[in-house]
Order: sequence, then C-alpha cells, then structure tokens
Amino acid sequence: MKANLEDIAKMAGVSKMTVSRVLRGGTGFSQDTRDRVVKVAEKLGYVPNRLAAAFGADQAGTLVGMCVPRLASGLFGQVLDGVDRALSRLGYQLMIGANNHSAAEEEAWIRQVIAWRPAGLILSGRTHTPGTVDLLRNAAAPVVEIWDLTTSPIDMSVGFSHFDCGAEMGQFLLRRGRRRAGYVGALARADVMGAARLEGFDATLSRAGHPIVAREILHDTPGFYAGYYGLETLLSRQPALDVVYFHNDEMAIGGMAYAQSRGLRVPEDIGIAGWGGMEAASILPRRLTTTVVPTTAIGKAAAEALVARLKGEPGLDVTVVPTRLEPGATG
Amino acid sequence: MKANLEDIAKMAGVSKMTVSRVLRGGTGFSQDTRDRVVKVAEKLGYVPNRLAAAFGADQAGTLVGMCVPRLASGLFGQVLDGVDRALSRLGYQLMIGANNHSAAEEEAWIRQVIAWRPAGLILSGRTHTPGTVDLLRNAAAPVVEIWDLTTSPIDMSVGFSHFDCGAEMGQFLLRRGRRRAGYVGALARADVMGAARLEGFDATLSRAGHPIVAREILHDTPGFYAGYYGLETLLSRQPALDVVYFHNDEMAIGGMAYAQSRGLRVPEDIGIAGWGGMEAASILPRRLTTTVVPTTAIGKAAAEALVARLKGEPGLDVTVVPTRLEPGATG
DNA sequence: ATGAAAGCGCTAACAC
DNA sequence: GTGTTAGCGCTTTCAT
Repeated sequence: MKANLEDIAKMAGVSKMTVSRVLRGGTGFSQDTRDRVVKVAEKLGYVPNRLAAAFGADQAGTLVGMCVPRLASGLFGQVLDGVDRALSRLGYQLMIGANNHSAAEEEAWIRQVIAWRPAGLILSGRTHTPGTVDLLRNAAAPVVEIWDLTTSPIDMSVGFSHFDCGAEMGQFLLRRGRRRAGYVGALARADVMGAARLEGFDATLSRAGHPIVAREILHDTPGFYAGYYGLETLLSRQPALDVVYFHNDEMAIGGMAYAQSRGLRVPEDIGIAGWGGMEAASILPRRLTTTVVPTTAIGKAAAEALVARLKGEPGLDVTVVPTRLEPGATG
Repeated sequence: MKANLEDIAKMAGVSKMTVSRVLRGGTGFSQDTRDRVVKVAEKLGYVPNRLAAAFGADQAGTLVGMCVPRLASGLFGQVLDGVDRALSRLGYQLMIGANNHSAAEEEAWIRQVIAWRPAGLILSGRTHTPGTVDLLRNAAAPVVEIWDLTTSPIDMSVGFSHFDCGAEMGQFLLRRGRRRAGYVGALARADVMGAARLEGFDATLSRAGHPIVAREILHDTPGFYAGYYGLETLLSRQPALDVVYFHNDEMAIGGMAYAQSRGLRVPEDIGIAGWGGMEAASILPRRLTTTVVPTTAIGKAAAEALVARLKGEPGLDVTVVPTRLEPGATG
C-alpha cells in the first residue's frame, strides 16, 4: 500500500490536486484527464488514506460513533443493524462501543471516540454524566440520543417513553381484570429504562387502586434464566399474584417456563407480560402479551436524523417512534 | 477553540514534544514538568487528535475493523461482545460492518475500512473474493478469520468446522434410531456455512445407508417464522420423516411450534435438532437438541490473537474452538 | 482546467 | 530531561 496522490500525479503527468479532484468525483478537469488518472490509480492499486483526509480537511469526516448498553442484546443488535444499513449506504463508517448500562463507562468510551473526530455520535439512553455532557458540548458534533425519549435532548433524540410503555401495559392488564400484579426486573440500579417502565406500570395500577403487590429486581442480565428464577423467587415470597410484568420478553418467556414447570396455567392461573417484541415471543403456542418496539426503525431514524444534520438539512430534534402493545394470549 | 499540544506547551512553558511525552505516559521528563503539563491539559479541556497521531506515526494505530454477516444476528452479537470486551480493555477502537452474507459486500466494506489504516481486521467466514485477498495482502495488516475454520487462513483463523458439526449431529441422531431425516435451511446460495453443516450431516447419514430424505432450503433469513413455514413445506412434500435438522436454533424452535400446531409429538412423532445454542433453546419445556457454539469465547480469542500479533508476541495461526453437542430432549 | 504553496496536529529521530 | 526539525498525505486557498 505504497501509492499516494503524488505517485499517481507523477505517473499521470498532472498535479496532486488534479488527482485529488478526480478521485473525489469533483469537477474542474477534462474527461481525458479523468480517464488517465483513474486508470493510473487503478494500476497502482491506490488506497486512499482517510486518516490524512479527515485530518487535513477541517470539516466533518464520515466517522460515526455509536454506543449501546450491550452488544449481545438482541434488541440493540437490531437497532445497530438499522443504523448500519442507513449509514453505510451513505458512505459513513460506524465505530461502536458498549457501556454495560453505566454512564461512567459511556463517558470513558466517548472520551476515546471523540479523539477520532467523529462526524456524529449516537448514544443510547438519556442518562449521562456531567462530564459526558461537557465533552459533547465542546466537541460540537451532532448527537442523537436514542431509545429513551427525552424532551430536552443534548442535541437530537429518537425513541419513545418507557414510562408510557409501562403505563399502557398496566391499563391493559387492568382491563383484562388483573388486580394483583407482580414485577420481575433485572440489572438493579444499572438500568434506568426498565425502572421507568416499572414506574409507569405501578403509577397506573396505583391510580386504579391496585398497586403492585410484589416486585423482584435481580442484579442479573435480563435473560431466560433470570426470568425463570426471578418468577420462582417472586412467587415464593408472594404466591397470590394474578399477573406478572417482566423486564423484557426473554425474562417473560423464562417466567412462562417456570410457571409451566409448576403446573400453573397461563393465562388462567397467572398472566405473563413482557416487553420488547422479540420474534420468539410471537411464535409461542400462546403469543406473548408484550410491547413491540420498532428497533430497526429507530436505528434508521437515528442515522437519518444525524445525516440530515450533517448535511445541513432541516430535521426534527425529537422523533417519537411509537411502540405497539401486542395483546397476545398470556396477559 | 480546540486546544492542541502547542497550546498546552506554551501555557506550560515547555515544548510540544514534552507535552506529547507526558500525555502518552512515556518517560523523559521531571515529575514537576509532568504535573504542570497535566494540569494545563486538563484546564484547557484538551482532547487528543487520534487522527493526527495515527496519521503522523506510521506504525499501526488502535483501530480494528470487524465484519459480520448480520448485525442483528444473535450469535454474532455475542461474538461482537466478546471482541469488544477484549479489545476495549486494551485501548482499541472497533469499527464494524455487515456483509449480508455476500463476499462482494465484504470486499466493498474492506475497501472502505482499510482506507482508515486499521491495525487489524476480523472477518467472518473463509469465503472471500479474489479482490479481498489482494487488498488484504497489500494492506499487510493482521487478519483473523473467525467462525468457519480454515486450515489455510489468509493470516489467522479462530473457529470450528461446520462440516463436523453436521456430521456429529448426524451420528447422534443415528444413534437415537433416526432413519428418515429431513433438513430445513435458509439463505439459499448466500450462506456457505449452513451448507457445510448440511454436507457433513448428509455425508454421515449416507455413509450409514440412510441419506437425507427431503430438504427444504428457504431464501429467507433464518428466524422463527422461517423455521415454522419451512417445516410445513417440508412435511407437505414428504410427511414420512422421523427427524428434522434445522439451519439454527431459531428455525428449530419455529419448527417445533409448527409440529405442535399439527399435533405432532416431539420427539416421539418427529425429532427436532437445531444448531447454535441460543439461550432460549435450553429453557424450553423440552430442552432442544442442538450444537452449542462458544460465541463469546470465539470473539475473545480472535481479539487476543490479533493483539498478540500486533504486539509481536507469539500466537497460533489457527485456533480451534470446540463446539459441544447438547443432546437435549427433542432429537 | 490546472497547479503551487501552506498547513492540519502529531510523532520519530536526533541534538543538546 | 528537554528542544528542534522534518515530515506523514491530504485538502484548502489562491493563482494561472
């Protein structure tokens, strides 16, 4: 990988500048020059140096940083997919990181990534350290906060309200006649979004006079096992529940497995509700009662908001991407 | 508006070089100088410019590129997680891309990413275009091919044999008395790894005198729905099957859902086997018969192999990460 | 339509 | 322990 603009220039009998213009598809050269330059570049196996380009040009490059809570999360994998498809189509590069649900880790990641002078940043959630906010303000790069909607974003926001998700599920379960609800969560203290759903859920139930009877918030990662054991623990403390709302679908499915292992009928003996809308939930013998989140659409919208801003096009600061309550057959 | 080394140097009354040495944690400065420089850097809110650093220093930087088939894939999400944890701990940055199971798209992505002069690359699979191989050879950056083991890697390889996975499952099902096997695949023509599992599976069964009776390879993405409808189609063509091997666990679970909807008992009337080892498969009322792939470990091993090479440490060119057949209760 | 010169912020190599 | 000099490969600006 030796050839640079100068090598091509010499061999094509033009100046570096002309080569640069041709290769970037600009204007200001004859068709003949263009053909010659392109041919030489090809022959030399020229690989442009984006490091030098992004460094030399003092305008925004094509690097976009994105930070998610966990890379192994199914839902965020879909968001990433949506972001990547939209961004790569437009010639941007994606730099990723995970914050493990920690605002401090997020700040550390951002500190690393802004040193690469990204054109923009996509962050998950609206909870950030003061240091992060400072860093971002100084970097002056467009920022999109996704997933957890905020009406006063650092810059832009794409998402929905977790509180409302919980509230809507509460209302739905009340209509189905549930009166003694439990909750099984995960990532105690680390995850603010699940906590927001729980708040919305409990607020709605409380207003109706049937507040949550028992809750069990594990420290574990939300997964099938956690749901299984979470429900076991919850029921051992408070057996008289007629419905349980879970942190997410994986945990809900784990919970169903536990209920079945105990001989409890779902939804007759106990209702089960999840959150997230994972595909598996819709293929169960009984379709899971849950909230479907349009993950890919959120990723796509975030990428598009970012690019619009980069191109100076008008764009919304706050984009609400509605979730949908899936009634299912388990609630 | 943005402070650079020179600004710090002036304010601290030293030269750029001293500042550089201090900030990179080198040696060759007094404690007093160090303190002064660090304080000034902090006051100025200095953000290093990695673009300039990586560009100016003509040695490998800390950028690592990784390309996966699909970002929304559960298994690859786990691999990514393993890679990211290992890499970020060592101060590397991850640039990602998806190739949608296309070697051509992979080449396009590599062409973009090597322009950023990455320190190394992690690719999925061993099928690449000639253009890719050329590009990689010229770039002279370490490359780890993961997931699908190859004995003659471009550079390094971390993974396992898909053929062997299929062969092992074939043997297992034969031992369980299965004699009329079917196969349901996905991503026809695009996915070579599923095809390798099928080959190994069929080769083993054939050698035992019981070759695959029917196969249905969909063009769809491998998911729950695809498994459901895939089995429906397969059985409509050939109802007399005593076991079906699926492209992956998601499809297998979808297939189980279909079998149950048809009143078929699993495993009495029909056996079901998957591949991949997704967590959901182990929480089903009957644990799924499958092959468990150590995804996170593969990611970790790939990252470590890459870093070892970058540091000039000795490392293996080919790392075999064994899979494990989980007998389960459905096969 | 094309070229010359300056310089982006940093690091390597060497001088003191 | 510290400073000086010389680029890295590209884009920008201005001239022709």
